Amino acid sequence: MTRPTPTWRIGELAAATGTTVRTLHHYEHLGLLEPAERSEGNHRIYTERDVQRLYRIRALRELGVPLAGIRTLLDSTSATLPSVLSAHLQRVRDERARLKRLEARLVALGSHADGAAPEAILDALAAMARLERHVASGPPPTGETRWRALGDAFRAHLDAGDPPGAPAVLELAREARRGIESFARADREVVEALGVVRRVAPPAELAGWDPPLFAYLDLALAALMESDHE
Amino acid sequence: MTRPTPTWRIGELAAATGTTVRTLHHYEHLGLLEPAERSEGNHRIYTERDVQRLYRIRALRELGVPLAGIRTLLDSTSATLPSVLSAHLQRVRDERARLKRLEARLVALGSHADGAAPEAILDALAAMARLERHVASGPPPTGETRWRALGDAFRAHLDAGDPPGAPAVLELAREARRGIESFARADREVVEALGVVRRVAPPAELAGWDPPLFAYLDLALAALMESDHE
DNA sequence: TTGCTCCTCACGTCACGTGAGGTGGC
DNA sequence: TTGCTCCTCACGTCACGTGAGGTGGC
Repeated sequence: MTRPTPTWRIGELAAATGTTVRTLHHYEHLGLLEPAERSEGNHRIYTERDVQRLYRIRALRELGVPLAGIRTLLDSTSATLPSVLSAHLQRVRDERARLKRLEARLVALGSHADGAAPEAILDALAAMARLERHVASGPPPTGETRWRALGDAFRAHLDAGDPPGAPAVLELAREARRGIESFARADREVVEALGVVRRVAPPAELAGWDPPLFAYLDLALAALMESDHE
Repeated sequence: MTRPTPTWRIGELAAATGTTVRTLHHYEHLGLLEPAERSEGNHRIYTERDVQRLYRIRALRELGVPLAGIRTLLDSTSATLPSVLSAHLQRVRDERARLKRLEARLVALGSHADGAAPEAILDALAAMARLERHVASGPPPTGETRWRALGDAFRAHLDAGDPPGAPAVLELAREARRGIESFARADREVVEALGVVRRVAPPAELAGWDPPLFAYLDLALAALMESDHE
Protein backbone atom coordinates (compact mmCIF):
# COMPACT_ATOMS: atom_id res chain seq x y z
CA MET A 1 0.00 0.00 0.00
CA THR A 2 1.82 3.08 -1.29
CA ARG A 3 1.04 6.50 0.08
CA PRO A 4 0.07 9.14 -2.48
CA THR A 5 3.01 11.50 -2.98
CA PRO A 6 2.08 14.89 -1.58
CA THR A 7 1.83 17.84 -3.93
CA TRP A 8 1.33 21.58 -3.53
CA ARG A 9 -0.50 24.25 -5.48
CA ILE A 10 1.39 27.51 -5.92
CA GLY A 11 -0.58 29.39 -3.28
CA GLU A 12 -0.11 26.65 -0.71
CA LEU A 13 3.60 26.52 -1.37
CA ALA A 14 3.96 30.28 -1.07
CA ALA A 15 2.10 30.30 2.25
CA ALA A 16 4.09 27.36 3.58
CA THR A 17 7.44 28.93 2.81
CA GLY A 18 6.56 32.49 3.70
CA THR A 19 7.00 33.87 0.20
CA THR A 20 4.54 35.07 -2.44
CA VAL A 21 3.04 33.61 -5.56
CA ARG A 22 4.75 36.29 -7.59
CA THR A 23 8.12 35.26 -6.18
CA LEU A 24 7.58 31.70 -7.36
CA HIS A 25 6.58 32.97 -10.80
CA HIS A 26 9.79 34.98 -10.80
CA TYR A 27 11.97 32.01 -9.87
CA GLU A 28 10.39 29.97 -12.62
CA HIS A 29 11.02 32.75 -15.12
CA LEU A 30 14.71 32.63 -14.20
CA GLY A 31 14.77 28.85 -14.52
CA LEU A 32 15.59 28.62 -10.84
CA LEU A 33 12.59 26.57 -9.74
CA GLU A 34 10.31 24.82 -12.19
CA PRO A 35 7.29 22.85 -10.94
CA ALA A 36 7.30 19.13 -11.64
CA GLU A 37 4.17 19.37 -13.76
CA ARG A 38 0.95 21.17 -14.63
CA SER A 39 -2.64 20.16 -13.94
CA GLU A 40 -5.28 19.83 -16.64
CA GLY A 41 -6.26 23.43 -16.02
CA ASN A 42 -2.63 24.47 -16.55
CA HIS A 43 -2.10 25.06 -12.82
CA ARG A 44 1.41 24.51 -11.46
CA ILE A 45 1.92 21.39 -9.34
CA TYR A 46 4.91 21.20 -7.02
CA THR A 47 6.33 18.02 -5.48
CA GLU A 48 8.49 17.36 -2.46
CA ARG A 49 11.67 17.81 -4.49
CA ASP A 50 10.53 21.28 -5.49
CA VAL A 51 9.72 22.14 -1.90
CA GLN A 52 13.17 21.10 -0.76
CA ARG A 53 14.79 23.13 -3.51
CA LEU A 54 12.69 26.15 -2.64
CA TYR A 55 13.67 25.90 1.02
CA ARG A 56 17.31 25.87 0.01
CA ILE A 57 16.82 28.83 -2.28
CA ARG A 58 15.09 30.83 0.45
CA ALA A 59 17.75 29.95 3.01
CA LEU A 60 20.49 31.24 0.73
CA ARG A 61 18.40 34.25 -0.27
CA GLU A 62 17.95 35.19 3.39
CA LEU A 63 21.71 35.06 3.77
CA GLY A 64 21.79 37.68 1.04
CA VAL A 65 23.18 35.54 -1.79
CA PRO A 66 21.94 36.90 -5.14
CA LEU A 67 19.67 34.66 -7.22
CA ALA A 68 22.28 34.22 -9.96
CA GLY A 69 24.73 32.88 -7.38
CA ILE A 70 22.11 30.55 -5.97
CA ARG A 71 21.42 29.18 -9.42
CA THR A 72 25.04 28.22 -10.08
CA LEU A 73 25.39 26.92 -6.53
CA LEU A 74 22.43 24.56 -6.72
CA ASP A 75 23.17 23.36 -10.23
CA SER A 76 26.94 22.82 -10.04
CA THR A 77 27.25 19.92 -7.60
CA SER A 78 27.44 22.52 -4.82
CA ALA A 79 31.21 22.08 -4.60
CA THR A 80 31.64 25.85 -4.56
CA LEU A 81 29.40 26.40 -1.55
CA PRO A 82 32.17 27.16 0.95
CA SER A 83 33.85 29.72 -1.30
CA VAL A 84 30.56 31.39 -2.10
CA LEU A 85 29.70 31.56 1.58
CA SER A 86 33.07 32.99 2.56
CA ALA A 87 32.97 35.58 -0.21
CA HIS A 88 29.52 36.51 0.97
CA LEU A 89 30.72 36.74 4.54
CA GLN A 90 33.28 39.32 3.45
CA ARG A 91 30.59 41.43 1.82
CA VAL A 92 28.49 41.25 4.97
CA ARG A 93 31.42 42.32 7.12
CA ASP A 94 32.23 45.29 4.90
CA GLU A 95 28.63 46.38 4.87
CA ARG A 96 28.40 46.07 8.61
CA ALA A 97 31.50 48.21 9.10
CA ARG A 98 30.06 50.83 6.79
CA LEU A 99 26.78 50.90 8.71
CA LYS A 100 28.66 51.21 11.98
CA ARG A 101 30.44 54.37 10.86
CA LEU A 102 27.16 55.65 9.50
CA GLU A 103 25.32 55.03 12.75
CA ALA A 104 28.02 56.77 14.79
CA ARG A 105 27.71 59.79 12.60
CA LEU A 106 23.93 59.88 12.81
CA VAL A 107 23.99 59.50 16.57
CA ALA A 108 26.51 62.33 16.93
CA LEU A 109 24.41 64.54 14.69
CA GLY A 110 21.25 63.79 16.63
CA SER A 111 22.75 64.47 20.04
CA HIS A 112 24.74 67.61 19.22
CA ALA A 113 22.86 69.36 16.48
CA ASP A 114 19.56 70.05 18.20
CA GLY A 115 20.24 73.73 18.52
CA ALA A 116 21.93 74.24 15.17
CA ALA A 117 20.19 75.50 12.06
CA PRO A 118 19.23 72.75 9.61
CA GLU A 119 21.36 74.33 6.89
CA ALA A 120 24.40 74.31 9.18
CA ILE A 121 23.83 70.62 9.91
CA LEU A 122 23.59 69.80 6.23
CA ASP A 123 26.72 71.77 5.42
CA ALA A 124 28.59 70.10 8.24
CA LEU A 125 27.56 66.72 6.84
CA ALA A 126 28.71 67.74 3.40
CA ALA A 127 32.02 69.04 4.75
CA MET A 128 32.60 65.76 6.58
CA ALA A 129 32.05 63.79 3.40
CA ARG A 130 34.37 66.04 1.39
CA LEU A 131 37.03 65.94 4.08
CA GLU A 132 37.05 62.16 4.13
CA ARG A 133 37.31 61.95 0.37
CA HIS A 134 40.06 64.54 0.32
CA VAL A 135 42.21 62.95 2.99
CA ALA A 136 41.68 59.41 1.73
CA SER A 137 42.69 60.15 -1.85
CA GLY A 138 44.72 62.95 -3.37
CA PRO A 139 48.36 63.22 -4.40
CA PRO A 140 50.95 63.56 -1.62
CA PRO A 141 51.65 67.32 -1.70
CA THR A 142 47.98 68.22 -1.30
CA GLY A 143 46.84 64.98 0.27
CA GLU A 144 47.51 63.05 3.41
CA THR A 145 51.25 63.74 3.74
CA ARG A 146 50.78 67.47 3.75
CA TRP A 147 48.08 67.35 6.35
CA ARG A 148 50.18 65.11 8.50
CA ALA A 149 53.10 67.56 8.36
CA LEU A 150 50.76 70.44 9.07
CA GLY A 151 49.33 68.53 11.99
CA ASP A 152 52.83 67.95 13.41
CA ALA A 153 53.60 71.66 13.18
CA PHE A 154 50.34 72.59 14.89
CA ARG A 155 50.93 70.04 17.61
CA ALA A 156 54.38 71.50 18.38
CA HIS A 157 52.80 74.87 19.07
CA LEU A 158 49.97 73.28 21.02
CA ASP A 159 52.42 71.35 23.18
CA ALA A 160 54.52 74.49 23.68
CA GLY A 161 51.43 76.25 25.02
CA ASP A 162 51.45 78.93 22.31
CA PRO A 163 48.17 80.87 22.04
CA PRO A 164 46.19 80.24 18.83
CA GLY A 165 46.67 83.89 17.90
CA ALA A 166 50.49 83.76 17.90
CA PRO A 167 51.98 84.93 14.56
CA ALA A 168 53.61 81.58 13.72
CA VAL A 169 50.33 79.78 14.45
CA LEU A 170 48.42 82.28 12.33
CA GLU A 171 50.78 81.53 9.45
CA LEU A 172 50.06 77.81 9.82
CA ALA A 173 46.34 78.52 9.98
CA ARG A 174 46.66 80.46 6.74
CA GLU A 175 48.23 77.43 5.09
CA ALA A 176 45.57 75.15 6.55
CA ARG A 177 42.90 77.45 5.20
CA ARG A 178 44.47 77.29 1.76
CA GLY A 179 44.37 73.52 2.07
CA ILE A 180 40.76 73.60 3.08
CA GLU A 181 39.94 75.98 0.24
CA SER A 182 41.45 73.54 -2.23
CA PHE A 183 38.72 71.04 -1.61
CA ALA A 184 35.94 73.08 -0.05
CA ARG A 185 34.20 76.10 -1.37
CA ALA A 186 36.33 79.00 -0.31
CA ASP A 187 34.10 80.99 1.94
CA ARG A 188 33.57 81.71 5.57
CA GLU A 189 30.64 79.32 5.82
CA VAL A 190 32.84 76.32 5.15
CA VAL A 191 35.23 77.24 7.90
CA GLU A 192 32.26 77.58 10.21
CA ALA A 193 30.92 74.27 9.00
CA LEU A 194 34.23 72.64 9.87
CA GLY A 195 33.77 73.97 13.38
CA VAL A 196 30.40 72.28 13.47
CA VAL A 197 32.00 69.10 12.22
CA ARG A 198 34.46 69.16 15.06
CA ARG A 199 31.74 69.65 17.66
CA VAL A 200 29.25 67.33 16.05
CA ALA A 201 31.25 64.32 14.94
CA PRO A 202 35.02 64.55 15.15
CA PRO A 203 36.62 62.18 12.67
CA ALA A 204 38.27 59.69 14.96
CA GLU A 205 41.71 59.72 13.41
CA LEU A 206 42.33 61.49 10.12
CA ALA A 207 45.94 61.79 9.03
CA GLY A 208 47.10 62.16 12.61
CA TRP A 209 44.56 64.81 13.54
CA ASP A 210 42.76 64.08 16.78
CA PRO A 211 39.97 66.13 18.40
CA PRO A 212 42.24 68.39 20.51
CA LEU A 213 44.22 69.28 17.42
CA PHE A 214 41.03 70.04 15.52
CA ALA A 215 39.97 72.27 18.38
CA TYR A 216 43.27 74.14 18.24
CA LEU A 217 42.94 74.58 14.46
CA ASP A 218 39.44 75.86 14.98
CA LEU A 219 40.64 78.54 17.41
CA ALA A 220 43.51 79.50 15.11
CA LEU A 221 41.16 79.88 12.16
CA ALA A 222 38.90 82.09 14.25
CA ALA A 223 41.90 84.22 15.28
CA LEU A 224 42.98 84.41 11.66
CA MET A 225 39.57 85.68 10.60
CA GLU A 226 39.76 88.42 13.25
CA SER A 227 43.25 89.48 12.15
CA ASP A 228 42.07 89.58 8.51
CA HIS A 229 39.40 92.07 9.47
CA GLU A 230 41.81 94.47 11.15
CA MET B 1 35.91 95.33 -9.51
CA THR B 2 33.54 92.37 -9.33
CA ARG B 3 34.87 88.87 -9.71
CA PRO B 4 33.20 86.72 -12.34
CA THR B 5 30.90 84.23 -10.63
CA PRO B 6 32.35 80.75 -11.05
CA THR B 7 30.41 78.16 -13.04
CA TRP B 8 30.77 74.45 -13.73
CA ARG B 9 30.11 72.24 -16.69
CA ILE B 10 28.44 68.94 -15.93
CA GLY B 11 31.61 66.87 -16.25
CA GLU B 12 33.58 69.18 -14.00
CA LEU B 13 30.85 69.11 -11.39
CA ALA B 14 30.64 65.33 -11.48
CA ALA B 15 34.42 65.00 -11.03
CA ALA B 16 34.51 67.58 -8.25
CA THR B 17 31.78 65.87 -6.24
CA GLY B 18 32.80 62.31 -6.95
CA THR B 19 29.62 61.38 -8.81
CA THR B 20 28.87 60.73 -12.47
CA VAL B 21 27.34 62.73 -15.27
CA ARG B 22 24.52 60.24 -15.45
CA THR B 23 23.74 60.79 -11.79
CA LEU B 24 23.35 64.52 -12.40
CA HIS B 25 21.08 63.81 -15.36
CA HIS B 26 19.06 61.58 -13.09
CA TYR B 27 18.72 64.21 -10.36
CA GLU B 28 17.57 66.73 -12.93
CA HIS B 29 15.01 64.27 -14.27
CA LEU B 30 13.59 63.98 -10.76
CA GLY B 31 13.53 67.75 -10.34
CA LEU B 32 16.02 67.42 -7.52
CA LEU B 33 18.81 69.52 -9.00
CA GLU B 34 18.29 71.76 -11.99
CA PRO B 35 21.22 73.77 -13.39
CA ALA B 36 20.89 77.55 -13.27
CA GLU B 37 21.01 77.85 -17.04
CA ARG B 38 22.11 76.43 -20.39
CA SER B 39 24.86 77.62 -22.72
CA GLU B 40 24.24 78.53 -26.38
CA GLY B 41 25.11 74.99 -27.33
CA ASN B 42 22.47 73.73 -24.85
CA HIS B 43 25.10 72.58 -22.36
CA ARG B 44 24.16 72.67 -18.67
CA ILE B 45 25.77 75.40 -16.58
CA TYR B 46 25.88 75.03 -12.81
CA THR B 47 26.50 77.86 -10.35
CA GLU B 48 27.68 77.94 -6.77
CA ARG B 49 24.14 77.53 -5.46
CA ASP B 50 23.78 74.31 -7.47
CA VAL B 51 27.10 73.02 -6.14
CA GLN B 52 26.03 73.64 -2.58
CA ARG B 53 22.74 71.88 -3.17
CA LEU B 54 24.50 68.94 -4.78
CA TYR B 55 26.88 68.61 -1.82
CA ARG B 56 23.91 68.51 0.52
CA ILE B 57 22.17 65.94 -1.63
CA ARG B 58 25.26 63.72 -1.73
CA ALA B 59 25.81 64.03 2.01
CA LEU B 60 22.27 62.85 2.72
CA ARG B 61 22.52 60.18 0.03
CA GLU B 62 25.67 58.78 1.64
CA LEU B 63 23.76 58.57 4.90
CA GLY B 64 21.34 56.36 2.99
CA VAL B 65 18.40 58.74 2.79
CA PRO B 66 16.33 57.95 -0.34
CA LEU B 67 16.13 60.62 -3.03
CA ALA B 68 12.44 61.23 -2.44
CA GLY B 69 13.13 62.01 1.19
CA ILE B 70 15.97 64.32 0.24
CA ARG B 71 13.68 66.18 -2.10
CA THR B 72 11.07 66.94 0.54
CA LEU B 73 13.80 67.73 3.07
CA LEU B 74 15.54 70.29 0.91
CA ASP B 75 12.35 71.89 -0.34
CA SER B 76 10.30 72.08 2.84
CA THR B 77 12.24 74.64 4.92
CA SER B 78 14.23 71.70 6.32
CA ALA B 79 12.16 71.79 9.51
CA THR B 80 11.73 68.01 9.34
CA LEU B 81 15.45 67.25 9.21
CA PRO B 82 15.78 65.92 12.78
CA SER B 83 12.81 63.58 12.44
CA VAL B 84 14.02 62.29 9.09
CA LEU B 85 17.48 61.68 10.49
CA SER B 86 16.17 59.88 13.56
CA ALA B 87 13.83 57.72 11.50
CA HIS B 88 16.75 56.91 9.28
CA LEU B 89 18.91 56.11 12.28
CA GLN B 90 16.36 53.52 13.33
CA ARG B 91 16.49 51.86 9.92
CA VAL B 92 20.26 51.76 10.08
CA ARG B 93 20.18 50.19 13.53
CA ASP B 94 17.71 47.51 12.46
CA GLU B 95 19.74 46.68 9.41
CA ARG B 96 22.91 46.49 11.44
CA ALA B 97 21.31 44.09 13.92
CA ARG B 98 20.12 41.92 11.04
CA LEU B 99 23.59 41.83 9.52
CA LYS B 100 25.08 40.94 12.88
CA ARG B 101 22.89 37.84 13.20
CA LEU B 102 23.66 37.00 9.61
CA GLU B 103 27.40 37.29 10.10
CA ALA B 104 27.33 35.13 13.23
CA ARG B 105 25.53 32.46 11.28
CA LEU B 106 27.91 32.61 8.35
CA VAL B 107 30.93 32.44 10.65
CA ALA B 108 29.52 29.43 12.48
CA LEU B 109 28.77 27.72 9.18
CA GLY B 110 32.25 28.38 7.89
CA SER B 111 34.04 27.09 10.95
CA HIS B 112 31.94 24.00 11.66
CA ALA B 113 30.69 22.80 8.34
CA ASP B 114 33.94 22.04 6.57
CA GLY B 115 33.50 18.32 6.82
CA ALA B 116 29.76 18.22 6.19
CA ALA B 117 28.18 17.53 2.82
CA PRO B 118 27.00 20.66 0.98
CA GLU B 119 23.44 19.34 0.94
CA ALA B 120 23.50 18.88 4.70
CA ILE B 121 24.70 22.44 5.14
CA LEU B 122 21.97 23.78 2.91
CA ASP B 123 19.32 21.77 4.70
CA ALA B 124 20.62 22.92 8.05
CA LEU B 125 20.38 26.51 6.86
CA ALA B 126 16.85 25.91 5.64
CA ALA B 127 15.85 24.25 8.93
CA MET B 128 17.24 27.19 10.88
CA ALA B 129 15.21 29.64 8.84
CA ARG B 130 12.03 27.56 9.25
CA LEU B 131 12.62 27.14 12.96
CA GLU B 132 12.97 30.87 13.49
CA ARG B 133 9.83 31.60 11.52
CA HIS B 134 7.93 28.91 13.36
CA VAL B 135 8.91 29.98 16.85
CA ALA B 136 8.56 33.69 16.14
CA SER B 137 5.02 33.44 14.77
CA GLY B 138 2.34 30.81 15.08
CA PRO B 139 -0.69 30.49 17.34
CA PRO B 140 -0.01 29.61 21.02
CA PRO B 141 -0.72 25.86 21.04
CA THR B 142 1.74 25.14 18.22
CA GLY B 143 3.88 28.20 18.63
CA GLU B 144 6.10 29.69 21.23
CA THR B 145 4.10 28.77 24.36
CA ARG B 146 4.09 25.09 23.52
CA TRP B 147 7.79 25.00 22.89
CA ARG B 148 8.43 26.85 26.11
CA ALA B 149 6.41 24.29 28.05
CA LEU B 150 8.14 21.45 26.26
CA GLY B 151 11.47 23.06 27.06
CA ASP B 152 10.57 23.25 30.76
CA ALA B 153 9.64 19.57 30.80
CA PHE B 154 12.87 18.59 29.08
CA ARG B 155 14.90 20.74 31.43
CA ALA B 156 13.36 19.03 34.48
CA HIS B 157 14.59 15.65 33.22
CA LEU B 158 17.96 17.11 32.26
CA ASP B 159 18.39 18.61 35.73
CA ALA B 160 17.30 15.33 37.34
CA GLY B 161 20.07 13.56 35.45
CA ASP B 162 17.68 11.28 33.55
CA PRO B 163 19.24 9.55 30.55
CA PRO B 164 17.90 10.70 27.15
CA GLY B 165 16.58 7.18 26.58
CA ALA B 166 14.32 7.12 29.66
CA PRO B 167 10.69 6.33 28.79
CA ALA B 168 9.32 9.69 29.98
CA VAL B 169 11.97 11.53 27.98
CA LEU B 170 11.22 9.43 24.91
CA GLU B 171 7.57 10.44 25.24
CA LEU B 172 8.56 14.10 25.31
CA ALA B 173 10.85 13.55 22.34
CA ARG B 174 7.91 12.04 20.49
CA GLU B 175 5.88 15.18 21.13
CA ALA B 176 8.81 17.38 20.11
CA ARG B 177 9.13 15.40 16.91
CA ARG B 178 5.45 15.91 16.19
CA GLY B 179 6.02 19.62 16.72
CA ILE B 180 8.97 19.58 14.38
CA GLU B 181 7.02 17.65 11.79
CA SER B 182 4.29 20.28 11.85
CA PHE B 183 6.64 22.80 10.31
CA ALA B 184 9.39 20.72 8.78
CA ARG B 185 9.21 18.00 6.24
CA ALA B 186 8.56 14.85 8.20
CA ASP B 187 11.53 12.70 7.49
CA ARG B 188 14.74 11.56 9.09
CA GLU B 189 16.80 14.09 7.17
CA VAL B 190 15.15 16.98 8.94
CA VAL B 191 15.90 15.56 12.34
CA GLU B 192 19.49 15.10 11.26
CA ALA B 193 19.55 18.61 9.89
CA LEU B 194 18.41 19.89 13.27
CA GLY B 195 21.41 18.13 14.76
CA VAL B 196 23.59 19.97 12.30
CA VAL B 197 21.87 23.19 13.28
CA ARG B 198 22.77 22.60 16.86
CA ARG B 199 26.40 21.94 16.10
CA VAL B 200 26.72 24.57 13.43
CA ALA B 201 24.91 27.59 14.77
CA PRO B 202 22.86 27.14 17.90
CA PRO B 203 20.07 29.70 18.02
CA ALA B 204 21.11 31.84 20.96
CA GLU B 205 17.82 31.87 22.79
CA LEU B 206 14.65 30.55 21.18
CA ALA B 207 11.62 30.26 23.43
CA GLY B 208 13.78 29.37 26.40
CA TRP B 209 15.82 26.75 24.58
CA ASP B 210 19.54 27.13 25.13
CA PRO B 211 22.35 25.03 23.59
CA PRO B 212 22.50 22.39 26.37
CA LEU B 213 18.77 21.81 26.03
CA PHE B 214 19.10 21.47 22.28
CA ALA B 215 21.84 18.93 22.83
CA TYR B 216 19.61 16.95 25.18
CA LEU B 217 16.75 17.02 22.67
CA ASP B 218 19.15 15.85 20.02
CA LEU B 219 20.16 12.82 22.09
CA ALA B 220 16.54 12.06 22.95
CA LEU B 221 15.56 12.16 19.28
CA ALA B 222 18.40 9.81 18.42
CA ALA B 223 17.29 7.42 21.19
CA LEU B 224 13.73 7.67 19.90
CA MET B 225 14.82 6.70 16.41
CA GLU B 226 16.64 3.67 17.78
CA SER B 227 13.64 2.55 19.80
CA ASP B 228 11.41 2.98 16.74
CA HIS B 229 13.58 0.54 14.84
CA GLU B 230 13.35 -2.20 17.42
C1' DT C 1 40.36 67.92 -38.87
C1' DT C 2 40.88 65.31 -34.65
C1' DG C 3 39.60 64.44 -29.76
C1' DC C 4 37.05 65.33 -26.01
C1' DT C 5 32.85 66.67 -23.85
C1' DC C 6 28.38 67.33 -24.26
C1' DC C 7 23.37 66.24 -25.84
C1' DT C 8 18.90 63.12 -25.81
C1' DC C 9 16.59 58.87 -25.90
C1' DA C 10 16.03 54.37 -24.19
C1' DC C 11 16.89 49.83 -22.58
C1' DG C 12 19.20 47.11 -18.65
C1' DT C 13 19.96 45.97 -13.64
C1' DC C 14 17.88 43.53 -9.22
C1' DA C 15 14.14 41.04 -6.99
C1' DC C 16 10.28 41.17 -7.08
C1' DG C 17 5.15 44.32 -6.35
C1' DT C 18 0.99 45.47 -8.40
C1' DG C 19 -2.66 45.63 -11.15
C1' DA C 20 -5.36 44.07 -15.69
C1' DG C 21 -8.17 41.00 -17.80
C1' DG C 22 -9.45 36.35 -18.12
C1' DT C 23 -10.12 31.30 -16.74
C1' DG C 24 -10.60 27.00 -13.59
C1' DG C 25 -12.44 24.21 -9.64
C1' DC C 26 -15.35 23.62 -5.50
C1' DT D 1 -23.92 31.04 -9.48
C1' DT D 2 -20.67 32.97 -6.23
C1' DG D 3 -15.95 33.23 -4.30
C1' DC D 4 -11.50 31.97 -4.30
C1' DT D 5 -7.41 30.58 -6.66
C1' DC D 6 -5.13 30.26 -10.60
C1' DC D 7 -3.36 31.92 -15.35
C1' DT D 8 -0.45 35.29 -18.47
C1' DC D 9 1.17 39.63 -19.79
C1' DA D 10 3.21 43.88 -18.63
C1' DC D 11 4.35 48.07 -16.35
C1' DG D 12 6.33 50.02 -11.84
C1' DT D 13 10.01 50.35 -8.17
C1' DC D 14 14.95 52.27 -6.93
C1' DA D 15 19.16 54.69 -8.29
C1' DC D 16 21.37 54.84 -11.45
C1' DG D 17 24.73 52.06 -15.61
C1' DT D 18 25.44 51.53 -20.31
C1' DG D 19 25.39 52.03 -24.88
C1' DA D 20 23.42 54.43 -29.41
C1' DG D 21 23.60 58.00 -32.45
C1' DG D 22 24.43 62.74 -32.98
C1' DT D 23 26.25 67.57 -32.00
C1' DG D 24 29.35 71.42 -29.93
C1' DG D 25 33.78 73.78 -28.70
C1' DC D 26 38.85 74.00 -28.55
